[in-house]
Amino acid sequence: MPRKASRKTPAKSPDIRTVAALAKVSIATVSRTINGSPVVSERLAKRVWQAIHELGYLPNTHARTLVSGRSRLFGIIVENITNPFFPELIQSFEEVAVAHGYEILVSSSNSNPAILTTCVRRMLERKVDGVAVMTFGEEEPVLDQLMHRKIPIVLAEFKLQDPHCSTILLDYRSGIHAAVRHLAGLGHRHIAFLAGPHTLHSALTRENDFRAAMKTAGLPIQKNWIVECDHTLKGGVNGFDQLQALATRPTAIVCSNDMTAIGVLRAAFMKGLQVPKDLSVIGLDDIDFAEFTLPPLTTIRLSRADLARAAFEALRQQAEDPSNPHLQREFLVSTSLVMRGSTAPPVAD
Amino acid sequence: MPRKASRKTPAKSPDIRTVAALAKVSIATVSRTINGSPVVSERLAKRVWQAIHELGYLPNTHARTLVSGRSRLFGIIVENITNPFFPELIQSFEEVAVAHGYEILVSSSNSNPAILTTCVRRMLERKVDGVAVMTFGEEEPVLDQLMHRKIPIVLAEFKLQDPHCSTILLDYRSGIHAAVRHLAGLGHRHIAFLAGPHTLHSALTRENDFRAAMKTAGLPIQKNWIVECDHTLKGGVNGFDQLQALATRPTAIVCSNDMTAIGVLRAAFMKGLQVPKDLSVIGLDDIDFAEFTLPPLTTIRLSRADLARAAFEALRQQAEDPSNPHLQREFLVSTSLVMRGSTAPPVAD
DNA sequence: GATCGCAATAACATCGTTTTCACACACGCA
DNA sequence: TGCGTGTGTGAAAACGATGTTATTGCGATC
Repeated sequence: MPRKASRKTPAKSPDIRTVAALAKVSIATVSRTINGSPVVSERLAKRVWQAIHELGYLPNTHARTLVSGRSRLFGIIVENITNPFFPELIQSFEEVAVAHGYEILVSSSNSNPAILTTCVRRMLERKVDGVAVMTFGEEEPVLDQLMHRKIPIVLAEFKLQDPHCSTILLDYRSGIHAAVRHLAGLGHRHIAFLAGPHTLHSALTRENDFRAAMKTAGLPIQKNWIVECDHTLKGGVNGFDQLQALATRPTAIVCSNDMTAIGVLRAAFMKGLQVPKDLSVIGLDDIDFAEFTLPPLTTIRLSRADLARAAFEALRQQAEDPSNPHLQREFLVSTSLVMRGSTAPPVAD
Repeated sequence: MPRKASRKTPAKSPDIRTVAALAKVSIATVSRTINGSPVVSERLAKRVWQAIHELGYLPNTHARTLVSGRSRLFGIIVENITNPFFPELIQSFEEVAVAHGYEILVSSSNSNPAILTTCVRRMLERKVDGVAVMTFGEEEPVLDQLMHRKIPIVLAEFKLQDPHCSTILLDYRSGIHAAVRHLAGLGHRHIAFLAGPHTLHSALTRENDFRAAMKTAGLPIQKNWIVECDHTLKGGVNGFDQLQALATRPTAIVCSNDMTAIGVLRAAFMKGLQVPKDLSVIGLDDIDFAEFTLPPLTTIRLSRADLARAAFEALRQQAEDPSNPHLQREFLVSTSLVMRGSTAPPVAD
């Protein structure tokens, strides 16, 4: 029975010394017990744990970090936290990180290099053990800061020749090819692509994969049917408007991400077009919202959980076992088409 | 091996000693310079800053925290990071925090007390200077942990009798009254309310304000037109379905948040109902998506930026100036109706 | 010209851990 | 009995900053 020592306000939270005193051992033994060192005898370990619980003792991570040199903190920088893809990614990343005893530091760069720079700086100050850079953009100059200090990095889609940098390759091919095949099967020949900003690696890759898929399907690519727009709701609206202004219009639009696709849905509605009767739309990401648009969005699924797991694993390996010769430097996450209600055969001309 | 030829230095990042040596001053002077102490002569300060830049020195926050007792870290716990309201809130909170030299630790409790407990524990370990608990729920038992350790807390909507706890009152009245008035003006008499889960303070407050508004407008409240559902897309679908199962149906639905409203939009569409012709819908929050639903959602705006600023300010005051006698313990954030396309006069009976 | 006062700087203890190293002790073996 | 040989523990030195206290330099005072 834990006897409650009725002390007056202890004012300070208990530290390792308090625990040691209560358990009648040295602080070294307490430390070893907490960290699961095998050399502590069971008899003492039991006493120590009891004291820890009795006091509600929590180790001070700052002191710990200071001496061990490891913070058990991973940074994650996302492109834009306002795009639901990223909160979902963060959530998964946090889950797996916490399960392994890590904490995460989240920052959103808003595709702004200046902000990205301050994010990196702050993470450096907090001595993160690694950073997941999920911005999909041209961040090399900033990354130098990290590489120079030999902080493990994991990037998406972009390989960096650095011993502390891993990459997660996103295989859009499967998903995008399936999407184009699906549209072609429905009878579409006039397919447009709403590309993301060319400053993003992901946008470029997606666009290239779209071109390849069209070629494979034997479909012509019309130059001004590939339009560049922001990966946002508004971007989708603008992209759609550009397409509508054309003399000949596509019967289907594949979008570089779900946000633009939802923007297209909205813009088409405003123009009196009915999706999918008058226009087929396909997104990419499969954010939670995609299932709830009007009509439900057919989209190419990119698993946040898979991406998050890969990113964490890449960081963990580098942080905990940097000298391992067969450390995995490349990870692969694939995509697939999920069919909902935003695609249908084109209206007969 | 691309290792740089720096065998002499063990590749350690520069510390305060390095700076002191380069600037030929004591480490105390470096520390004072960094912290803007006025007692350092300009001559030395200049030398110190130059050395700092030359070395790319960044102070170690852990060492700093250890001795100063302040981490300059604020925790923010949100109900559900998957609801776009919260990322937007986090973004604003991060902005203002960073501007004041604070870092933030984000966690999502997913309305799960067990998860909330571990969030709090992790924040305690990281020695946060304060926690913004934006879960709107029944978290008192968990909060005890924080109060007991005298960590500043800021809550939304719920007052706690504790010297280290501030509250942000959300004034839904103005917005909800405007919404009901708006519907009444359109001719609606049969108005339903999709309430959030009764475990959330916010849901309760919103529901009560709705009842009051209906009374003020002289409209009857029918008991089974107030239905409780999750604050999620799916929750909205379920809520709508329940309402549809009723013998007499409302002509308008006010929702406890935008996610449920968007769910209603989706469910109505699936049932062949046209919004706003057949049914008017009003949401609450005004998340970015609300402008892009079909039709665009009329909703009650609750400013994330205002809420974030208030939360930060509450925490900052308590953390930096706890003995100030006129420390502000209560903050107010108001709401307002923003009209879009999801409301219209009811069809004539 | 020695003493005082004050400003600027340095020395040093401190924060709460981990980790290294030394020691005490029991054990088997010559 | 004396001597390694492991075990399990504890004492003490880091870790990198911040205060607090001591020291220095220097002009003003009597």
